[in-house]
Amino acid sequence: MDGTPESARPPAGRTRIQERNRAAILEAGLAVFSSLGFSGATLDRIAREAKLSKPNLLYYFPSKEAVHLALLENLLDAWLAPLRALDPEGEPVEEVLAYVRRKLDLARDFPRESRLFANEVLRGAPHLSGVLGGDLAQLVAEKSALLDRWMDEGRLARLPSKHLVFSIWALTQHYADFETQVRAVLGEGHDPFAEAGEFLDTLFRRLLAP
Amino acid sequence: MDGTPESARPPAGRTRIQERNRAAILEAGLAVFSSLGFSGATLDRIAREAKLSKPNLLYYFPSKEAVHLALLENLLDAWLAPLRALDPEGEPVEEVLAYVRRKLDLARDFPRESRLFANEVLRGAPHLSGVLGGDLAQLVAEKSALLDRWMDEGRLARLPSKHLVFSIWALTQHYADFETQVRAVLGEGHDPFAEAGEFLDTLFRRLLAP
DNA sequence: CCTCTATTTGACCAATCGGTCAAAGGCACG
DNA sequence: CGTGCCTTTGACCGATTGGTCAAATAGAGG
Repeated sequence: MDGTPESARPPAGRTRIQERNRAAILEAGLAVFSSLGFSGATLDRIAREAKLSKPNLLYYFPSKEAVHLALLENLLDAWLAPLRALDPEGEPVEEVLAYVRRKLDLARDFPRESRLFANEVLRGAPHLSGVLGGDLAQLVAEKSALLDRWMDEGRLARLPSKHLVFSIWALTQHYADFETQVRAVLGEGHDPFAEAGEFLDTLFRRLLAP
Repeated sequence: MDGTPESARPPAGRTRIQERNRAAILEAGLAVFSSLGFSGATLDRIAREAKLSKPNLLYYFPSKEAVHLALLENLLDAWLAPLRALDPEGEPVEEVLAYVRRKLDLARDFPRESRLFANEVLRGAPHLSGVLGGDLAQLVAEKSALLDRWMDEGRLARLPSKHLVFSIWALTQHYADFETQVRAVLGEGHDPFAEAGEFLDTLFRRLLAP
């Protein structure tokens, strides 16, 4: 039935050494993929960063693509959590502002994840097309309906709700994905994310006030 | 004095055939680099797209990097033109809104250029570091000063002007760079750029009104 | 101690990469 | 028609790539 020889793949991820090595590979893969892109990254480089030999890395993951895929899957949950947390029972404007803040915190604390995602979408999301048109589209549709309801109730300014979501993504991720440019333009003596926090708070407060 | 043998490089770009082939290579390079990234792109692929043999391509450009560099240089002028056009004599709010519109038009009409640029900045802008910290930073500083002046005069809402510029870049380029995601979320029957035009007009009008 | 399985690795491979080179065509112009 | 330059190309090269494999090494359990 199953043609794959048992000896060719590691047993289910249980032992401590397996956990440690898989984690080291994912950490190294994140560092390398996010700074070189999928094609620019090499297995040798990832293995070296993880302090493993290349064949040893391939003992834990069957291919370069598998490492990349595992990273994207891990990423997505954390990435969408802030949007999921949008609470129908909360105060509309404050809910959206809290979402903006959470998303900006993600960009500040996990810029490599942000760049990994950006790289993938830029290439047309060959590893994500299913999720984008599936879970993601559904989640946004759901939350977009909530926003529409709030607008109907006059508790939020009337806006195309999906574009409102886009604007939150664009503005927060920009500070992670284009960090090089942001820092070059601002010059020294700036804390980009702190300033962005205040600015985005102002922006969305003005935009959303009914 | 000049160690480079004259026969090794094409004579100055004059003849019609030179012009045609250099243009074909740049067009092909733009298509390939913007969709595969620098490392993912191959000379064979670019040459095939340009309908040239690989050695023939290398007759016009000395290396893969040279093609990439030429593209980025061509790009920058067009990319910064809308910001340059911000007119100190104009009506502040309308000037900024016109800038937003021009930038969105660029994203709509030249999405490949936008993605090429995004790819480069994402990697830390190894081919652009000079420009980012030089011409770009200077241009933004200049226009940022103009925005500050308008704010001082009470003709524009008080905002951190450089972050205002970032927000314009982020919101317009998002529709080109993340087009895959935008289309997946919106579903069919939408014109992303047309909707974005209206939305961004509203957004910045509310944000900027004194 | 032995044995069985999990882990690690050096050596290796075919494919592809960016780039070179010498020679062959094409073309303008005297 | 012949000469000289511009253009094009097939063949080739060393380096690097993702990935394989058989054999060596650890470790756990008896």
